[in-house]
Amino acid sequence: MEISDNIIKWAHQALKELYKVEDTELKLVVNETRKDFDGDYTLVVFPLTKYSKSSPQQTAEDLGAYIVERSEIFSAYNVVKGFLNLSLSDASWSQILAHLRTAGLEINLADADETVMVEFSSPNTNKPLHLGHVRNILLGWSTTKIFEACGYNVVKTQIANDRGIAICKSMLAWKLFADGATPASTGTKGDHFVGEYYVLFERKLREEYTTWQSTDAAQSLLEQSTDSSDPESFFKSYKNKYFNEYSELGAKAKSYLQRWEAGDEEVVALWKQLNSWVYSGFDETYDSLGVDFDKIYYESNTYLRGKEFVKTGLDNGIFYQKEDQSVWVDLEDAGLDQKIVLRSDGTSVYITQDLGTAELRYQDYQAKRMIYVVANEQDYHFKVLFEIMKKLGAPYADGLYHLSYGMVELPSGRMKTREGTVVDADDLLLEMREQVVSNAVEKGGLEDLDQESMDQVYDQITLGALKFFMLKVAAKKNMVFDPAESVDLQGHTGPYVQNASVRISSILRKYGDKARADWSRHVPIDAGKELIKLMLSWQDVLHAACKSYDPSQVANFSYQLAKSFHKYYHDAPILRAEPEVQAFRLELITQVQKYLKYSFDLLGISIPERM
RNA sequence: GGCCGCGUAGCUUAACUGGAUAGAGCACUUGACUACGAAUCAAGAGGUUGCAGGUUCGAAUCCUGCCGUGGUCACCA
Repeated sequence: MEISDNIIKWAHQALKELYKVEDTELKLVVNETRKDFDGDYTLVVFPLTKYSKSSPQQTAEDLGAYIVERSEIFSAYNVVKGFLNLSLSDASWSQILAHLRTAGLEINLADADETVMVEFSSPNTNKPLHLGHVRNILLGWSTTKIFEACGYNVVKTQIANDRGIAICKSMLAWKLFADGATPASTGTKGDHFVGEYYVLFERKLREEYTTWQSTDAAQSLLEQSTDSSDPESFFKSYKNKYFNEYSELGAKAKSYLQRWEAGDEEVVALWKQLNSWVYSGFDETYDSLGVDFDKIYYESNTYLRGKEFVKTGLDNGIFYQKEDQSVWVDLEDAGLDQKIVLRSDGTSVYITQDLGTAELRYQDYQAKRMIYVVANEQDYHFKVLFEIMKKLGAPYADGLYHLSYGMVELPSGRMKTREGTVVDADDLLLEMREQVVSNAVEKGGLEDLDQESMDQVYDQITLGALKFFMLKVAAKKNMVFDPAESVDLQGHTGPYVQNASVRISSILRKYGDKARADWSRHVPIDAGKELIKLMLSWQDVLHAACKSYDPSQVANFSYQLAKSFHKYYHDAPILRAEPEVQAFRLELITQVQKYLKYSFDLLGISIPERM
């Protein structure tokens, strides 16, 4: 029972009878009526005047009279300019409520047995997860829930970037300076432990570099440089080259990388040791965020893949080889550049690996759709990747989607490792939880719960606050994360929505199992009508969220519903109402809670019974 | 500099993808708790939707050009 579809159907019928319009494809727009006008739903008639050959007002009058006379659910209409406002009849409200009791929360947008793969998180294994990862993880998780709700089989995956120079830096620093320390011996979470050695490496390297800058060799390089007279900026831009050509630490780290690629036993064992520490740390963080994965791919297993792709691409003439043996693809006809896909020494580059991984995943799951949740700094990379896939004719090429999201910035600007402004995921959760506990203690009311139940409620509120804060903003926008504001539990927040449900639980608990009167003839107050209309729009919201890969639409829905409920709660006494009224209201808030819980579940947020 | 995003109240943001007088939250001012739970509600103030053109019945939304801002332009990942 979709009201807007219903209106469109009537409008088409009216157009046919009144104006002999046969075009059933004609696109009509129906909105919910704005609050300042009478009515529940509004049909925009401006585009129809070319058929009616009369003014917008007259056309709307004609359509309104036609529909109200014949339809049972609309009892009145009014016209403002070219807008036809239709009002639902008194009798239809309880019918719609009855309908909502059994209406499905899920929809089906998928082909039979259609699988979609969602990649998210995808961390480097040399340091802990931070705020940026949190946005990624929450977006990815909610996306999987939304696709499941739309009938897809979903495979949650990530690629662990577990090899490369970064982890080698941590390995080397640990080897040189740790003196055998472990996460267990120091009481440190594994990923933080390894991260500390990465930071230590960078610090030692900086010290080494500073010392080197005053050597004769460095000074003569500075004098020879033409593009920069200022020593500070010269050495800043020279750092990479220093690392690669002069640095002792750099040379050692690079030798680790080479030995790793050669399968050197000692280095591989060290690498495994550090990574295992990191994974156990990540697992804790994922666990406290309430997320998990079906399948993890490791870069160390896949980074050599993709070469067969390059070969077929060469055979098909899609790629070409330069004299130095490097392989390239020309994407200029698609508005992109020429891009290298294989180095002159025959080794893979980043994109080669992604080509191979996509193919591997397709072999594993036959998913014709793959969603990559990756920050927008890689927009260009994914354009190139998808374009290459198309050229290669991969059967899943059209189903590849980059769910690009904006950077998370702090009020002071972008997070910078150098300046120590990176917000650690675990620290953030702890701080927010402290705030939640202190608010709850001040507010009181949970004293009779045992410690375990109380802890669970605190966790639910903490995660509700964090997840809602991050998911309410449209993914592609950069967002400003204000730690102070994020722990605010009032206003446009997760706890505000949770509180609506908690209030409903409280009423239902107090009412108990007593029998309820017949409510089928009751007509709700305005705030109740608002709730019914909102719930009726749910399937459209879910549809749009899925089509646009956008959890923020679900977040906005739940907030709207909670806000309308809080008003209803204020306007409509329930336990003190007459039996018939009471029964209607109990049913209404039962349904509201169902929609609140379900929409929040799609955001990855659970709702407590008390808070 | 080329290419790709993004500019909405002091701050954080929404607007059903072209529809009515641009909605909310925070902060600010004011009112409502011997209560179905005040993590709430109600009211006030706050806007030339970066600027200038264009497209049409109608533009925050589409087009063009500026301005600001971020990202990206490696045989790094």
